[in-house]
This record gives sequence, C-alpha cells and structure tokens, in this order.
Amino acid sequence: MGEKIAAVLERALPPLATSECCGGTGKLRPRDRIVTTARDMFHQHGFRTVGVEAIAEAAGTNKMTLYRHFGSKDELIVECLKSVATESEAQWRALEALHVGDPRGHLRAWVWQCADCVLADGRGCSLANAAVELTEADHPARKLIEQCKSGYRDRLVALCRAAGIAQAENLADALSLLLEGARVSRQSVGAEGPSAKFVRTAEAMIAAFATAEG
Amino acid sequence: MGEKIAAVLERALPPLATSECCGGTGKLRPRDRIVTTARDMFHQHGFRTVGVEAIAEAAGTNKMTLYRHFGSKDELIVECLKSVATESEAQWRALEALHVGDPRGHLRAWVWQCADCVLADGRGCSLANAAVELTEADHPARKLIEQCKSGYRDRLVALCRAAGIAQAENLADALSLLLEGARVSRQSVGAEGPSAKFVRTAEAMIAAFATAEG
DNA sequence: CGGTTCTGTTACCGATCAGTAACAAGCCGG
DNA sequence: CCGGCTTGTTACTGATCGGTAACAGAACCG
Repeated sequence: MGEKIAAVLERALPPLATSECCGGTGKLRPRDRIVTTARDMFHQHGFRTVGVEAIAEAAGTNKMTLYRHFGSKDELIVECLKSVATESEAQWRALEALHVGDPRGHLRAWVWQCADCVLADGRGCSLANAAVELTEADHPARKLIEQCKSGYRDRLVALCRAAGIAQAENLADALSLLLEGARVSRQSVGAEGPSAKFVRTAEAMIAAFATAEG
Repeated sequence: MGEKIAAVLERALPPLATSECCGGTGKLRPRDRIVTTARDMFHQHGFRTVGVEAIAEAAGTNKMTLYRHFGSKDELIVECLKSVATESEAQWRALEALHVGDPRGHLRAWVWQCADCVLADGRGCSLANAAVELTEADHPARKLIEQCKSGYRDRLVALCRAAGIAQAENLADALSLLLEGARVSRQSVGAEGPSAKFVRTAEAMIAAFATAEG
C-alpha cells in the first residue's frame, strides 16, 4: 500500500529537539501541538493513513502523552474536526465583520474566499473528506460533521436572505453544491478541471437568483 | 477505530459454501467474483478499511487465489476502479442510445439519471472517494481517476455542444461541480441536505445557459 | 524546600494486515 | 486415463498499529 508516511517523515525531518516541526507550533502545550499537528497531517494524508505515533513525533512529543490527553485515535480525530470547524467559523465571522450592512458584497466576497481556499489547498474540506473516509455509521465524527455542515448551510441561507434573494434556500444549497463539488473535483481532476470555473459559475448563479422574481 | 468489518461480516454472513455471497456473482470465475465483490466492499466501506482477506472470503475464495490474479492490493484497487469506469461508460452509452437525435432530452435525462444515482447510493462516486482516500501522490489509481474524470468531462462537453449550448465547456463544468457536490454532500449532510436540490439546480442552470447569447 | 502534576522514555501486548510457501485437491482437454 | 492448469487450505512471516504499564525526570506552585 504505497510508502509509509512514517518513513517519509523520518527522512524529511531534521533530528529536532522538542518543537518547531510540522505544525510549527512553537511553545504551546503538548495537547495543543498535538491537535494542530494532527489536524494538518490528517488533512494532508488522510485519517486512516496517519498513525498516532507519527503524529506524536511530528508534534515533538510521544504517544504516551498523546494518550494522556485523548482517549483514543477516534477521539483525537473528533477534536481535530472540532478545531477545523472552529477555524471555519472564525473565518466566517471575520468575513462577516468586513461586510456589515452589505450582504450582497458579503456574498460575493464569500465566493472569492472559497475560491482562494479551493485554489490554495489541494485537499478540499477535512470534514467532507472525513465523511468519505470514516465509513462506520456510528463513528463519533459523523454527528459532528453533519452538525457543522448543517450550521454552515444555515449561515449561508441567512446570508442569501439578507442579500434579498427570494429563494434563499435554493441559492444557498446550489452554492454549497458548487463549493463542495469544486473541492472534491480538484482532488480527482486537478486544479485545471471543472473546479477552475467555480467563481464564474457561482457569480452567475447569484446573479440569476437575484434577478429572479421568486 | 470503530468495529472491524471482518467481525461484522462474520456475523452477517451465513456459513456459505463457495458462492452466492456479497457480490451474488453466481458461477463466475474467481477473478471476476473478486473484482465484483471488492468493488462493492471498497465502495461501501472504503479502500483502506477493507482487507484483502475479507474480500477473498466474501467472494467465496481465499487470499491465495486473490494474489494469484492480482499482484497487490493496490493493483486490485486499480482493477476495481477500471471496472467502475467501464460500467459508468456503459451507462453513458445506454443513455446515449436512448436519445439519438435529441441532445436536449439527452442532457435532461442525464440529470435525472445522476439524481437517481445520488439518491440510490449514499456513498457517492468511487473514483472521487478513491481520490480522497488514496493520498499518495504516486498511487497508481490517481492517474486512472484523472483520466476517467477528464473523459467524462469531455463527453459532457460534447453533449452540451450538441444540445446547442454556446458555452458548452462552462455548462459542462458547472454541471460536473453540481453532481460531484451532490454526491459528496449526501455523505456529509445526508440526503435531505443540499444534494436534494441537484435536479432543480441543474435544470435551472441548463435553462440559463440555453437562453444565454453566448 | 517539598509535593504534585505533567511530561519523556522504553518496552511491551494483542491484533490486524499485506503478502508468501508448500502441498493437496479438483477440473478439463487430449 | 493422464498431465497440466486452476483452485483450496493451512500456516507462516514481517511489519504496523492502537493502546498500556512502569518508572524516571522536569516543571510548577505553595
């Protein structure tokens, strides 16, 4: 099954004392370093591929300390996804603060922010990827994923409504599909595939919904 | 990491002699039964989750025979994806045959066929899922995935062009994003999420592109 | 200072998994 | 009936991985 990433890390990393590694997380406590590092590694290489030992090592600590903070790998995964969700929410609020009283501009800025994200990161959305990878129906991450995605959807609906869109739910869902599609398409076809048309399509869609009678 | 699917299978399957199991592949030769069964299991539970032993057993044979036909698990994965691609191509041709001389009806029928697929199958596209799960940059499946997705995109562009759409590439890519988004969104938010709006959105998009001046 | 809490280290367990060896049994065409 | 090819069976290796035990050391706070 391909090359073990542990071996790759072994080769790529300098001897390293106790910090300033993959996460670049400086002088935080082990728990925070672990979450940050694990978040990146899970995102980059997948949840099943990355082992807890590799995470601990990359975070400048060891497996034992990891297990003192997280009861299991699944629990760590959930914590990482929570961290992703928190960051996503912070990004949303930041964009919100930049466009108070201008929901239409807010919506268009959101499109561009998403496009940046799709462009910059070749691995899409960690939450969606987790839903693909963690197939056990009762995996603790599944509930969280659904909650986050639903929450995001609600915020997008509210934004569309604020922007004066009559069929706010329909536009929000359409934009969600486009965004999710762009992120997954970039992983399978590459950045020059359909995902390159995300901005143009989303803006056209917004324009169409804005001029619709309802 | 949750419950082992081997254990689940052990419980769910009757003793079973040599056939008529998960794949329900009757009297085919072992190689074909393995591919069919592996395709289903990979799709349902993910590529890394499913072990070769479980596949062989579910296919009514054993690991040794599996390895006589496939050099490695990765090779089997590639073969499964090829099988998926072949089936998808056959479906395309079947739809094509039903709508000769009516590209516009063909396009709308394609939308409905996709919707059926999204509705019926909660696990999305095996190729896209593989791109999410198999993160090694040089994994043999990656090339295949990109080829298949690009080929599908080309066919969709051709169909749009035949339907008289001026910006055929743009519509094809937009529809690709919607479809891919619907399949991945169904896995994270469920069937009642944004993916439920796929048909309505796709049809609106086609209508918009059809009336555009170009 | 002393005690407590957090962390590092090493070694280990049990399970799983990809992949192989060796041999016995079947099938099938001549 | 025979000889080759395909399969079944069992047992095994070597590696990895999730998770734990036990002890030593460091940091912190009174």
